Amino acid sequence: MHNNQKKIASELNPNVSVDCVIFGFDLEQLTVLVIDRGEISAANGPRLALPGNLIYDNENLDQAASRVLEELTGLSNIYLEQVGAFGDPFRIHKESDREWLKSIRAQPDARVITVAYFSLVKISDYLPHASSFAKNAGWAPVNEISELAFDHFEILQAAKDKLKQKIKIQPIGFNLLPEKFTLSQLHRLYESILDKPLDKRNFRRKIQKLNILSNLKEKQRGVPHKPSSLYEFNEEKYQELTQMGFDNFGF
Amino acid sequence: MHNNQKKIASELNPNVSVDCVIFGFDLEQLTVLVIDRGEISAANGPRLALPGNLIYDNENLDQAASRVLEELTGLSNIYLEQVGAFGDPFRIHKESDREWLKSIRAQPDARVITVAYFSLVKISDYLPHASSFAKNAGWAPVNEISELAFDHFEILQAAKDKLKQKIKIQPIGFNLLPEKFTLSQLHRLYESILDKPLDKRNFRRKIQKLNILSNLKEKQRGVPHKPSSLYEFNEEKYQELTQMGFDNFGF
DNA sequence: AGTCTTTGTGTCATTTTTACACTATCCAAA
DNA sequence: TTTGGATAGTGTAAAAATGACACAAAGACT
Repeated sequence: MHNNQKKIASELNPNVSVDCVIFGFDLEQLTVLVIDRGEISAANGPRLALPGNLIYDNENLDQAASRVLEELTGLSNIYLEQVGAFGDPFRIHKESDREWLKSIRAQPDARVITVAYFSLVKISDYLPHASSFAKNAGWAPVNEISELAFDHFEILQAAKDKLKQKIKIQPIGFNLLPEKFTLSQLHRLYESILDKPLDKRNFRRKIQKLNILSNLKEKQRGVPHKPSSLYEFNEEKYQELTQMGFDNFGF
Repeated sequence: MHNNQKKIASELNPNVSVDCVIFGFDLEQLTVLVIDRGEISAANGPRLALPGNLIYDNENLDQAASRVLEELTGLSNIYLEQVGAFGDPFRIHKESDREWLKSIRAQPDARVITVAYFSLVKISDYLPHASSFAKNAGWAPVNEISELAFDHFEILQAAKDKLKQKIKIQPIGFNLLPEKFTLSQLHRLYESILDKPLDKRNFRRKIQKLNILSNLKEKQRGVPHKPSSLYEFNEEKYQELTQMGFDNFGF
């Protein structure tokens, strides 16, 4: 082993941050967790931003993203994937953003490169509540967001694209659904991620063929229409599949 | 417009670097441009590394990658794509790497996050020559590389994966070939990127169906076998295709 | 003239994809 | 209790894509 791993002080690195695009699904549409910075001095600009923060010098990037996610939502062990690095020198150019940084950063004018992550959470696991840091955080439908602080809108776009691409290749969508879900819910999820309609019967056929769903002998209750049967995701089958070199859903 | 874009001094940012995985294709196999650091003091470790350097504070990440690429090869206007950010706090832990950094960096112990890019170069455009910085740079077959400085081997792996994935979706492989090429060369290129054999006839059928090749009325000369006809990549057709929402080669 | 090497080509069986419409089941309201 | 409203659930046929497979043609060299 190497014996030269110096203890590195746990200080914030003023030049590198992580930002998290935390996706949820409210069974209708894809949502994203944004924080509301409130009114920012005189300058007017977007109030909403993605959660993010500077990294510590003793944590790696994945850890930093997990930490930010957990600080905001209390959730750990969440699906996380890197989207990429964003480092335009002028990504912090809006007056409102600069004002805000002055109030939260020791070196508000430092050049910061940010590494974006996206994560998938079951929306029921995190219902933003009025206490804590999360008092000004909430789920917003992805499609209704038109501007965000800094370059966060661009980051959101990149995260959506990455998710769209990734879901064609791996069944990560299950991270967004409750343990028990219906095929219609899954269907709507895929439609909202891929942003296009998918034929119901063809979708069901394709999903079923993957053999990663268990049909629970249980039905929805209390819905004002024919109740749907509930399914759960079968992780075992999924592991089998991935190990055999599976890589295409082909939606 | 915003008038608050302060002039930022053109200084090296001690915390962020870019590393480039520059792919080439020698008509036999996929290669990558590596630099040879020579013998490094007493410590023994990998001599080879990917080209890379700290970024300047007035350039964005893409620009930094282009600059590094151009400084090494003299080439500009090259296909470049971000692979991702690598930021393990201990990515600089090998003794040999630390020694080397002492000789080239003002702050050799700084924690550095690196952003990796991959680029595709026509190998004939850059024949490493004995002069300049490139005197210790050269093309190495990707499959023969087993270790590299820092976390560069991991970066190379990630770049290969990204290329593999990307080439299934867009015909970027043409960036690696000469202007005029044969279908067999293209075939070998795909096989070496995807790292598996592809049936000759099926490959040709699939490529032809894309309609992005122009069959030049010209044949190979001087080869000791039946000469192949030469093709060129038809950018116009390709643009048409991408705009119509094309996204799957499906190899 | 013969040998070596690589090019270039077609078909058939199987699988995958696409497009498409009606009945079943539950709740709620009349 | 009947009816209307809403969503669940299901099959088929045509078209397209895939995968497997073998041999003649063209040139260089001896």
